[in-house]
Amino acid sequence: MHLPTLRQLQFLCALADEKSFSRAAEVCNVTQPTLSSAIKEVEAILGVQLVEREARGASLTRAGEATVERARAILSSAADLVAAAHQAGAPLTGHFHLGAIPTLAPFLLPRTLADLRASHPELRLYLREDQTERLIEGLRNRTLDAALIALPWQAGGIETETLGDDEFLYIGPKEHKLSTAKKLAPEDLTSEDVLLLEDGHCLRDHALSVCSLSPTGNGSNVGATSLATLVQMVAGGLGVSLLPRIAAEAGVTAGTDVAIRRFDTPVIGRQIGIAWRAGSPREKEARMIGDCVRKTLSDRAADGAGLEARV
Amino acid sequence: MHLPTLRQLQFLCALADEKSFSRAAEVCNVTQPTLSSAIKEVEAILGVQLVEREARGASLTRAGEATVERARAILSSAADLVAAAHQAGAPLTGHFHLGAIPTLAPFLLPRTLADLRASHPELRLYLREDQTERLIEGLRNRTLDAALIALPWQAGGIETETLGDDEFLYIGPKEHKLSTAKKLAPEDLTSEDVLLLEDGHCLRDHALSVCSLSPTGNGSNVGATSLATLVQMVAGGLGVSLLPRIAAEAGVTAGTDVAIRRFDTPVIGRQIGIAWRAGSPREKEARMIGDCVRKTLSDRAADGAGLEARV
DNA sequence: TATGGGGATAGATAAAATCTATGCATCTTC
DNA sequence: GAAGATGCATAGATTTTATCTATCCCCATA
Repeated sequence: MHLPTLRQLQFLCALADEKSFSRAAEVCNVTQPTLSSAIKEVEAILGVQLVEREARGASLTRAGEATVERARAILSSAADLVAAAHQAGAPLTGHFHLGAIPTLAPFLLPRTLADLRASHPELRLYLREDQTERLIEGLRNRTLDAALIALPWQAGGIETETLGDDEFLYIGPKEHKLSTAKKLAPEDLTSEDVLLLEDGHCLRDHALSVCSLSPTGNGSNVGATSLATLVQMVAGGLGVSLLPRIAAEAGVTAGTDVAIRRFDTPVIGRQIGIAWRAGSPREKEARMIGDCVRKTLSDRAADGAGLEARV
Repeated sequence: MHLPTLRQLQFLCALADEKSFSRAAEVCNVTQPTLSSAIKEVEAILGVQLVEREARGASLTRAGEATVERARAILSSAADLVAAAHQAGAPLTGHFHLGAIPTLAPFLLPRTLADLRASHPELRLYLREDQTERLIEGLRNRTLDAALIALPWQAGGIETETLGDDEFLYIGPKEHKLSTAKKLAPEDLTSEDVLLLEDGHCLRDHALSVCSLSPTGNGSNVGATSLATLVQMVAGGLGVSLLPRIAAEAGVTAGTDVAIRRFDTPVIGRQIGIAWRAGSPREKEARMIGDCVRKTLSDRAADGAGLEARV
């Protein structure tokens, strides 16, 4: 079977991006006729018209769209092959870019990073804190090698591994009736002013689903920008909220006068996991980091009494 | 980033297969120096040694193995890209190779094929009957485009879609005590001589699991080669067995004197599904065939009384 | 130590990829 | 509606790459 060249596929993808032969050629650092004839040859190999030549630029046919999609996957795999081989030549070297969501990073990373530095001093970690969508995007475009996020989260071409559970705790002003109620269940919050993070944080969605609130019609529509802010707002008497146990244990409420309590039946609000691009040459390192996080999480579980002691 | 050529990757894969530069070159229809320098260049691009040059031939390094694995995937995707584009240029043309397991094909295909011929007369279907492992192998090496098998069946690089359930029915000699027992449950078979298909048929495993028998230590160790044979053996008084409802409805017991009855609580012994290679350009057609099978199966379910009428 | 399989190297040659220059449409603008 | 601009295709020259032939080197083995 006659295959198109990777280079030709690159040209095709550039053309798909630029919708113009000349601009695509420029992007690829070749002249327009070169790219033009390359595309023509791909069309000949495939026996289908891929590009519609129009007065102003070019557009892809249906077959072209489908082909470009496959071509991108192939080029990505090829890039992975190269990266993986480089990696094999110099294992655990180079920068590793790790992302984490804002409701995890400040509470999980300090301990995990210390562990990692101790056990794998040769790993050069670069960190990025962002919301899940952007982290996934980062994995896709290779600006990130792995990301710590809340699971489940399905995304095409992304693989994940679960590292542990995170419980949701109630927090509220000390004088709030729920803070001292006999019993406490997530449903009790439904009729309260529940403070939430601003839109885009997955924790917001998890919190909403735990107390069966609709995304829109609840009282408080100003969102906190961070968990620290959220705690301040609760302390200021603006309402009650849910706090991930991992944040509580890291002392996010230190110095404020709020009540924290577990629900009568513990609420596993979210799972903590690590994600990487399927086929990433860094998968092994990602799993290794995952193991380290898992250890951090289970160490915490072991001395779980610590929480009750503090609150 | 500098990428190796698809051609170079082909050379590398050939070398992995042949474990010899000269033979690999022959396979690729180039001379040995050509292949030799190509491999050398790939190693230069990747910055790793991929091949160990030994006195007698060549062997891959660890990095080489990993690279070859990725290379094969890339070449496969590239072949798919070409095939998909060809397909797009001439949809529904060309031969479609469909596999099916022996415990499905004779009972499911007659009706399905008639439907298919009616609704898609342009589809040229080639059929192959074989056991699951071989069908999967066929999907992998592109000698098959899709296969009707029993699910669940997980295999890397294979995608499946469930099309319907298949109930297991009791069959036994008319005079057997279970044939006329008040109540009938799968566990009742555990102490009987249960006749099974020969090894390698997935139906054998499903049957074993339904009546909680171990793969080895049951009485009858001669296996039937087909369901028709199995029915003959039951009719001959050699023991009892389980029969997929789809086979019973197709009349596999016609002309023999055996008792068929449903279990008191219906036993969904297996699911029927269609499988194709992930990324196959024929996925659409596979799903289309799947829809046709699904229709066949649900039509059957609709006039389900037919079974009770016959037995 | 002679022999032969197996791979590397060098230089010649064939094939390809790419470039420059130019042509031919179509759309814009005045 | 003619001039100019934009955008892709074509032709031929040129450079680059791939491949081939011929030969050498290594080393296991007889």
